[in-house]
Amino acid sequence: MDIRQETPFTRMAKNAIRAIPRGRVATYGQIAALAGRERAARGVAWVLHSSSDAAGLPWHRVINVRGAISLGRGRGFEEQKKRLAAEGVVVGRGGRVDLKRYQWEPKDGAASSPAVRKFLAGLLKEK
DNA sequence: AATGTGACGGACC
DNA sequence: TGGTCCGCCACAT
Repeated sequence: MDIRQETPFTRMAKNAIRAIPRGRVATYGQIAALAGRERAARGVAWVLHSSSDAAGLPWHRVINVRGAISLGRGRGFEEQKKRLAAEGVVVGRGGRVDLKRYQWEPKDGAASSPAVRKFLAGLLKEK
């Protein structure tokens, strides 16, 4: 299935995903924030599962805020785990990843808007 | 036009 | 710790 319309949100979301460095991960909410819609995590999930060109994105670097792989077993879970492991990301039982250790923290211009910094600061607190 | 559906997230019991 | 509810986005019915 393809995204019919390339809206600013879907475009920015994809750009944000492409910006995630190897060996690091980002959460759906984080990508949403980078795309200008802090609370549109669902929209990000939608962008991924409905894009045929997701194959051209480092989609495996996107996980949920609990640090876990959201895909179910037999529905991509194994593939995502494999891809992350191949980049050196330790994925434990249940597809758990240590966000403290692997979460991407953009420090450059575009990604450092006040809203984004605030969002990331909140994530660093605990969990 | 209205409702339903996700690879979500956070607030509130 | 764990459910439920609701907002978010774009698309499907």
